[in-house]
Amino acid sequence: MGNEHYFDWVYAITRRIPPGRVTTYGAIADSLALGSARMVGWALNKCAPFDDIPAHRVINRKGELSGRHHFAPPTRMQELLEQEGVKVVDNRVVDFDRLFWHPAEHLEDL
DNA sequence: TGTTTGACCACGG
DNA sequence: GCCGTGGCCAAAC
Repeated sequence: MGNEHYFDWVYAITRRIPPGRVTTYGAIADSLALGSARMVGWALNKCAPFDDIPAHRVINRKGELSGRHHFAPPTRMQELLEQEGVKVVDNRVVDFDRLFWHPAEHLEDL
């Protein structure tokens, strides 16, 4: 994968998130030590058409599914997570702290 | 070319 | 613990 685009790094990390785990926009931005959380969200928005990127595993720091409106239908994000065993109540991931996946610890795998 | 706007976050009051 | 604010940087207009 060409590293010309910042987006590619975001996609690469996002694809590494194991099923049943979640991470945040800010964590990805920090692990890349480049760009910002806003850009990560924006990059994922651009990747929406590519279904090989598990964007539903990326949520905001409060554990909320802030990006659900960019899925079709908006309930799709929650459905995908629950399919993987992640409980979602009121648009928020249950046990978010426990399910949190640290991108920085897996950068070497890229 | 300047302004506004994001699937955000840390910080200060 | 809830606001406002500033920073981040690329796109759209």
